[in-house]
Amino acid sequence: MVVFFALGLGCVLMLVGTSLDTFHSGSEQTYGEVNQLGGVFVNGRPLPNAIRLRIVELAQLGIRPCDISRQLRVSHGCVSKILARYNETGSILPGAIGGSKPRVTTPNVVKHIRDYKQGDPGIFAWEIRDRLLADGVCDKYNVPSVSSISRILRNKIGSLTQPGPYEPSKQPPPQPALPYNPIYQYPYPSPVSPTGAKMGGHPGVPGSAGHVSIPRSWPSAHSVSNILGIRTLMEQTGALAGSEGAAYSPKMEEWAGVNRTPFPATPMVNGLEKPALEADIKYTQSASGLSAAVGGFLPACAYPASNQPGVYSAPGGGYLAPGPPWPPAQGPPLASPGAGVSLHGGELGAAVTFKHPSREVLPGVTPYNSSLNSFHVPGRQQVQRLKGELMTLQLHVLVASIDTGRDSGGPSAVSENGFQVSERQCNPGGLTQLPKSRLLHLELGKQHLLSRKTEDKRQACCTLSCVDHTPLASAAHGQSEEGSRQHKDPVL
DNA sequence: TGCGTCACGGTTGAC
DNA sequence: GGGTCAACCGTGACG
Repeated sequence: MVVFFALGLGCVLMLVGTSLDTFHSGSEQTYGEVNQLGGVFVNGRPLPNAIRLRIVELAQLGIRPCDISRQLRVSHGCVSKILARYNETGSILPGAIGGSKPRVTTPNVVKHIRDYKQGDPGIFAWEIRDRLLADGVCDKYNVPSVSSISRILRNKIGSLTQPGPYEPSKQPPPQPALPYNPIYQYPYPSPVSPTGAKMGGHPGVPGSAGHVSIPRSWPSAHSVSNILGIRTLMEQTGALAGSEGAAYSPKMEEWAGVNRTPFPATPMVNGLEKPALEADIKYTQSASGLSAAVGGFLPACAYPASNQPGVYSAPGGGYLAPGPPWPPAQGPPLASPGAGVSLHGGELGAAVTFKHPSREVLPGVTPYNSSLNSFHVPGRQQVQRLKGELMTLQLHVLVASIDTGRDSGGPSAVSENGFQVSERQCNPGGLTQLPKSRLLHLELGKQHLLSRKTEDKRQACCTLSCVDHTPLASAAHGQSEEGSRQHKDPVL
């Protein structure tokens, strides 16, 4: 047992080292900057999810952070940070970058301030602040500062005789308790925000213990999985890995700019030149040359190579290493048996099947225009359609999950939210019919669709075009009709 | 030697 | 469209 574990660790380190050698070798080294350990990074940009996941996986295997740092050539500070974040939030994903804090001076708050001022013209700003807290209009996280209140009094309520923009008759609907879908809430296990004071309540949302939402009102990458309701499954299958396409999708074009050296014209796939594989438009990597465990590290395949993020745009092989599969001795949450290890050869082939985006797309997805090297940005109707497709596909996952759960002992495989699946469904003979790449693409596509950015919508076209309906539909009983109907949907 | 912390320079996205 | 601001990032140095 100990020997096996040691061998496993050795394989892991060898595998990681080999893959990282590949990652850091060749023209890839010209991208970004090189740290003291020889690792390549892009200043200001998060590490690719594959590396982040690898860090967590290695840590869970008992490898010391310092060794992880050396192996992955990532600074130990970064390793420490990622592990700390993972331990605290359970997420390997980076935080939301950019943006502004939510406004605390919501119309509702301004209305109350005006009411206070009208009721007592001599009231001080700090008194207003206290009353906002006392009346439950705000909590300690989103109460405006005294200076903000003063500014409101000066600018917006300076002339109480004049109907202001927040006239009650014109008062917009009160701020809902959750102005966004509550499923966007951060999946923090405790009411204490991981960022401490930085985490504020949402404007207009009275604080409540045990329920701290991300202060930003846009979907977070951390929480999108919860939107899907298959976060557990995604994590179990390691589907979050290899989601660089999602993590960096918003600015793929800019990454392409960073990518001084575009994708090799003839990328090597397991030592074989790619053209031979591309001849069939879609190519499948053989299980023999891939570590099944890292199958999920493959990038969102359908994205044009020219748009792959620069330094992290190494072909799938960049994260892959030849040799035996990487079977963790025990299945940690992120390296559960479903994390690719259980994939059989054929399934792995399905899991890493790349499809030419212009040939196979979801209904409603405008194919990638290779000649223009661009996607048509979907309109609103297309986006809605895509969302519908996702829900259908998600249902397929659920049905298959329930079915597998019965086979393996009962419907308890489905958690209380009705979507999460238990670990056993990722075991061999369980949900292996559902290639994790498909789950990954569902996840990524969902993330893109939920994004407010047009570029992400476009990325959704790319990502979803990787999803192959038929095997998924056939994996779930009684889904053939739905699946066939989807196939009949005309491409817009 | 290992690890937590923090300043730094950089990127990002809402306003 | 560009500037500002505040979030984030990973690195590297320090203790």
